[in-house]
Amino acid sequence: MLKQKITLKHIAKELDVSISTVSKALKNSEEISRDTKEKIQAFAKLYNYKPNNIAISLKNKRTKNIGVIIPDIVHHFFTTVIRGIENYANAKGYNVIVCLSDESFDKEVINMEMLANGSIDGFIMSLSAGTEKKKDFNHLKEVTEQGIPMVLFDRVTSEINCDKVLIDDIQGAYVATKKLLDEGRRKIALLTTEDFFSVSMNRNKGYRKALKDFGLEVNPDLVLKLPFMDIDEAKIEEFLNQIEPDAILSVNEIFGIYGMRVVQRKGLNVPKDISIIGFTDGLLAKHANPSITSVAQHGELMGETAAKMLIEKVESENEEETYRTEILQPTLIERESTLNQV
Amino acid sequence: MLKQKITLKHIAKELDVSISTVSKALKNSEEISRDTKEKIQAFAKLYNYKPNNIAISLKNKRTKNIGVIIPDIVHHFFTTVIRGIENYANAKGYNVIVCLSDESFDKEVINMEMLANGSIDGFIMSLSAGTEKKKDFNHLKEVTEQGIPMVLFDRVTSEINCDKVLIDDIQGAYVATKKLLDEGRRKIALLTTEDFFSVSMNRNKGYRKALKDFGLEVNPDLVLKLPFMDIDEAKIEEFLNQIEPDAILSVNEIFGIYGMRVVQRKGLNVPKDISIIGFTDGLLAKHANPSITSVAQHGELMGETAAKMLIEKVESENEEETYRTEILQPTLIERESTLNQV
DNA sequence: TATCAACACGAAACCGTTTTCGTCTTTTTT
DNA sequence: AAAAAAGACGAAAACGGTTTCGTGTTGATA
Repeated sequence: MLKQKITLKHIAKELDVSISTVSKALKNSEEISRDTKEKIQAFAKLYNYKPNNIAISLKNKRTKNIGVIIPDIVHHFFTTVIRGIENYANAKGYNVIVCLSDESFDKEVINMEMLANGSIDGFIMSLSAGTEKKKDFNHLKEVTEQGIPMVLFDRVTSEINCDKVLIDDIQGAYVATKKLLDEGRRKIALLTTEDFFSVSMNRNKGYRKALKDFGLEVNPDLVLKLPFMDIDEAKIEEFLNQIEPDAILSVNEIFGIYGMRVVQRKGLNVPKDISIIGFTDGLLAKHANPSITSVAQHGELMGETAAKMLIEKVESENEEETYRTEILQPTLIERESTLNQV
Repeated sequence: MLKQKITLKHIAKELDVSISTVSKALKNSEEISRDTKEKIQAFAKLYNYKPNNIAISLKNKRTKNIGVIIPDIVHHFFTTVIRGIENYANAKGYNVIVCLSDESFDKEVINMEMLANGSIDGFIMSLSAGTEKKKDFNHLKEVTEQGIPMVLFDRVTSEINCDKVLIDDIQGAYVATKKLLDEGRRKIALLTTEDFFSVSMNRNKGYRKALKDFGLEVNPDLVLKLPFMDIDEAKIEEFLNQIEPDAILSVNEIFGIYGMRVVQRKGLNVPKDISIIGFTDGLLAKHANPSITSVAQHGELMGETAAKMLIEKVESENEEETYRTEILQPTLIERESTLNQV
């Protein structure tokens, strides 16, 4: 019953030729006579011969695998990035090995070490919260020093020299804030995470820049910094009750959802009484009621871009150390949670 | 700059011993003298030696990789399953290679063939829509006949002999329908997919069974079959306008969301005028307004269970062909879209 | 007919490990 | 002191391929 995988050796023995002849015949080498080639190819086809990937990897020192390490997979954004990576990588004949760091520094290190010992040709990753907090990038440094190509996306660090893909978070927040200001909103609350996230910092910058450009003071009381896990709805409610904003900008999708729920419970109408804009154009924003205007991060494009950059590096012979940083432009998707200006 | 990965050969040459000695010393073999072992181990540590996974895989015919093929990754359910698989697999020292079939038969076949040639020790998968529609399972058959362990989850087929994990879909739909009946609802619409999904069929069965047990006729006009992609909201609206149900049961999350939006637009109050229950307890159901009562499928547990079954098979020496089917019990998560009976 | 390509194929090294089976020393036993 | 038994290490095969470099046959050339 158990049809064992067939190898070159089996074919060679069966047809009474050498292993090298079989190998060459299957690659249609000119060295081998027409007759022999046909015989071998027919036999191989009959028994559905497929070369063993592992053996080829060992020989070529190329695995055709790319390692992806992300903080979490239940976030819609990361999920779309993976899809983009998969798209591009599969088309180029690569497999994608996904590992989750669970936002933990330790898991990130363990996973990297696991993959770095020959399992993959290169990394695509986004830093875990733990890593961003600890600011320890030695595991990344080691890997890049070994000559393993790496592309960082979204949550990146300037301490590592490698290719990067990010969206222009400052610009995204700027455009979103400007949209709210243009609507006539003046008291714009910002729901953000703790400071160590590079991404949140930039969105905060964009928010402040827009206010300044508009000639408004930046009021720190309008900014609420929340831990990124275990969201405390009561805290949001207290904050919003106290400052009574006429608009909310959230640095992610979920804070925006919570914010909307709170103000709706207070009897406010979105967007008549208060406008809401979130980051990350995910399913929640799209299907909320009202649907939430969002800054789209184009995760799929990000994934494709990252995969493209990585595979180019992997397949390029030259060892020149030039690194690119690709900055994607975010898009404001206008929905029902903001006033329509048309 | 480029610190080349160090191998046994390097160590052997540097310390003027044989490769075998180095290998044994690093495994703390009794064969090697204390002095030599210490010297070698110190050297290996200093240069951060890590054995090459590929070489070990080739030697052992074990990759410590498990291949996961799922139809889509942006579905929250699959995402939670992956998380469960990752959890368990990583703890056991396995990597997870994720491939997406994109609901396509062809991509499923290609991905399986790619992985089946030595890259992985076993498969965990859920059938693509294309495969369920086509009812062609030869690629699965080939893989299992080669002795590669496989676990099917959620979207399974009885045509393949292997381990399976699923939830009791009949029971899930039964409980949900019963809940609606107990509320006094009598005109329960069912939003479902086309027939070829094993999962939807079972949910349909549970729905009918509950009605019958309650002494009600099953009215086929109350059932709307929708294509699973490119949801046509107008069709849902027309359907609901026509039959004017007092409850909606949806076989997934998204149809429920659309259903709710349609009835809310008509001015109906959920749950006062109409109750809604969906399948798959995802973020959309949780954060909808009102939040939607759902049949939880426990994706993470499903993933863990599948990984556990697979790894047990992979690591068991005996070749006995006994296959288990693990049936998980769904849970009804009551939320705001149904009447509270307390 | 001796020489030389061209042809068709095989031997062997190699990728980085693991592991079995020698083999050479040294120590213990009788 | 000779024989046996440890002790410590190396050679080599194996995993499944690829590839370089022979080498033995042909057939053509001089």
